[in-house]
Amino acid sequence: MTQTYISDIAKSAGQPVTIKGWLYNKRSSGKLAFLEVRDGTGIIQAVASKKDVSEQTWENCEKATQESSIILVGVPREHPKKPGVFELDVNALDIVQLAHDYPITPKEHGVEFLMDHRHLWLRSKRQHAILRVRHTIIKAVRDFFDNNGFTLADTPIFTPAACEGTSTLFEVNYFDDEKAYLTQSGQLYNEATAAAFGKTYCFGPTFRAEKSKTRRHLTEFWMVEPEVAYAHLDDVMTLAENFIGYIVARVLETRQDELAILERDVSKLEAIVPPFPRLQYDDAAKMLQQAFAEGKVEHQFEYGGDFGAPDETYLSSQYDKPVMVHRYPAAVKAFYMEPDPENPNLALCVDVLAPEGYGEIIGGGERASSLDLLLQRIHEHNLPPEAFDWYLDLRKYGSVPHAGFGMGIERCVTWLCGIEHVRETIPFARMLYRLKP
RNA sequence: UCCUCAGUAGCUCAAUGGCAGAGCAUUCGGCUGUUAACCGAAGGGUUGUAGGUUCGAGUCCUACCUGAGGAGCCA
Repeated sequence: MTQTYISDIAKSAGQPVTIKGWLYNKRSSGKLAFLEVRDGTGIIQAVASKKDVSEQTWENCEKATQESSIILVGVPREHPKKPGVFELDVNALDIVQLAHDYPITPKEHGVEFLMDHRHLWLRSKRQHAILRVRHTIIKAVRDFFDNNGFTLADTPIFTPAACEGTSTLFEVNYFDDEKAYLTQSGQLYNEATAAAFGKTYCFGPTFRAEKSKTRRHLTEFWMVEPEVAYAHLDDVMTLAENFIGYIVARVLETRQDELAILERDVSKLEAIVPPFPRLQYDDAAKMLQQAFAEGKVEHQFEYGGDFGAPDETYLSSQYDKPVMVHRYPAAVKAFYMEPDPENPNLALCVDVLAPEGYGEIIGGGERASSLDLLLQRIHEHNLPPEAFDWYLDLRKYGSVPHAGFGMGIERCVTWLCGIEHVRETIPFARMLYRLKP
């Protein structure tokens, strides 16, 4: 008999089916066994009655342990007390492999233990819910750009030098005597593909070697970065709010069950509809200084600096939508930012801060299009000009205004799932002090 | 790198400086509608490591190791 998946079980009500999966949990009495079975698509409770099955099947029901792989034949039937919920009346149960001492029990566990057993933790309901939301977000990201005239042009993971000259990079040997670095952003390459295709995006793993130890940080994470030729800062802010609005709508549309498992307050997500508030850095700085004067925040913000995590938390707590903070002082941003024509000390950049204290999920802005300005900035930042010769070519051969941004997938998943830590939003997290499993 | 907290059974946690304990998991027995099932029994320990104080240290002190949270940095 062909395999039936638990997600499709309602279609087979009353007809015998074969379920191939694993034993999630078991409760039994002397003559009746309740087996929770999972197959990756869902969980169903199978009911075996000693008088209705063979001696062998009954023995298997008694013997099967948590996470043993099993194949059942049975008839789906609606739960006597729960309309719409299906159970499986067991006719036969075979054990494919008997699991011994499965480490993750139905009780509570600590973070270290669960992360050490991440390869098994992935089997649990909560992890399923989170990773399904991640899948939906990634699908929505690709659909959004694909449906809006963007061309996917992925950028290299091995790079010859620092993209921005700021972050700490992972260094690897690249054949004989050469060093390569794992990418921290596809940004500079995106500018080349945008000049070729007009609207492009890249989506892949990104690496940061900072010894950072917070709930928002991974050493390896996935980032999607669109780049648009002839776009200005306002265009890219509009793109960002439509992009986020699209992703949130898609998750609400298709992942209600998963959000319920995660006990997410869905009303908070239903509010995420464009347009989003736009806040100049100067006004944000005033808000922070006023909040300090009124005793609402402990830390005094000094004008001219970048926002710290507590600053971002306060700013985002003032809104029920993501807030787009723009025009930071050029001094605290990367060398390639276009200056504001109305005040050259400000950069035409934007950070999108997620609500509920989830922090920065998008960073981007308009790129400097003038060759002379870039040469000057590279000099000021003490970057090696020869590393940027190909990048500077983009300003020699048909330079145009252009803008883009990058969004960290895991931070977005963390926010939409309403969970505490990014480590659960990627199947196998890479963090400071964690390279295994 | 810095600050704070933690480390006791396979897991989650108790134990005033004075006998090393419980729940879950495992094994055995019981139970015909359970749902973190329940009831009874058994096995399971170099209290992170090294040193010190003390009649006596899981508990107090020092160093180190491991982890968590936060800062900085970032998406």
